[in-house]
Amino acid sequence: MPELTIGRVAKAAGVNVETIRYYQRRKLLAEPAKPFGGVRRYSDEIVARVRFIKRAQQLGFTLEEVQNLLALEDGQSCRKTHDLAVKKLALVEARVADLNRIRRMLKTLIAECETSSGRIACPIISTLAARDKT
Amino acid sequence: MPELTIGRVAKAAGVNVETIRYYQRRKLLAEPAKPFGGVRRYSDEIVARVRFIKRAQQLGFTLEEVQNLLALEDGQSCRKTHDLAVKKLALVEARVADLNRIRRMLKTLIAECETSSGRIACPIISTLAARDKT
DNA sequence: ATGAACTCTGTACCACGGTACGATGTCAAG
DNA sequence: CTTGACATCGTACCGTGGTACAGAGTTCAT
Repeated sequence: MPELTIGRVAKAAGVNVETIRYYQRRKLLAEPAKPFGGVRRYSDEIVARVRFIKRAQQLGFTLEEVQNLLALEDGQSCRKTHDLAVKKLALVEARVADLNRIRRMLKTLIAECETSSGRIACPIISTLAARDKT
Repeated sequence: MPELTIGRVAKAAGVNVETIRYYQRRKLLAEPAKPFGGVRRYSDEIVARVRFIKRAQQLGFTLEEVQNLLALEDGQSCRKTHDLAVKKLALVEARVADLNRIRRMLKTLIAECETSSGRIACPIISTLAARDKT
């Protein structure tokens, strides 16, 4: 049971010390009791927990959602976890659809810009200045 | 030349009064001179300008980028406008790729969750707890 | 036993795009 | 000429996920 300091935990998990402390404030991590006039020591389980948080974030979960996931970490509530994942998937798909709409729009504008060689005012600007379409 | 108050400008453009004032602070909109001890009056060009800003934001431009676009509004610098749009398109496409990776990951986890009926610990949780893959 | 490196605690600050609010002034309709 | 709605100005605050820093204490290696 290697008793780590906060700095070693941070290094092992690949995050900043301040991030650990931030997670403690957010109640994502417990803060070990402080020995009278000493420094707190951490077990290496906390490192795994920080990595868990980071992986969940990469999947698009907010810290608040990660907090919910962590509350389910016993694995007993597979159903709830599943439902959270399904909700998150829907949000991700909506965002992708949004971005694809933006993407098509930008492509159209860029193409217009490239075909209308210098004859008229910039098509991108005039579109932004007057468009009613989507 | 209808001389509008800030409230009417905001209503016409579909934004909050505070938003107009915020744009003024950000130098996206000019602040008309204030008559000695009176209220400022706005021409309806400012309404079009606010709408321009909102449309550009919908295309994913930040306010700082919109500021650049507005500086090119004469249409003379079509080339620069075009280049901004191309850069933004690249960012949008990168973000779409990211989200699609996240999307596939979530779908996989959800599918695993649905096939492994109750035999073991929740696959989503255990994946988050131990995964090394992407 | 001393000095560097680390920890603790609280607080302030960053981007981003606004929103909220209080005190005071002005305007327009009745 | 009063009343109520709106304008002005300055400043503070929101969420999100942290980072930065000061001043004090502690720990470890030499």
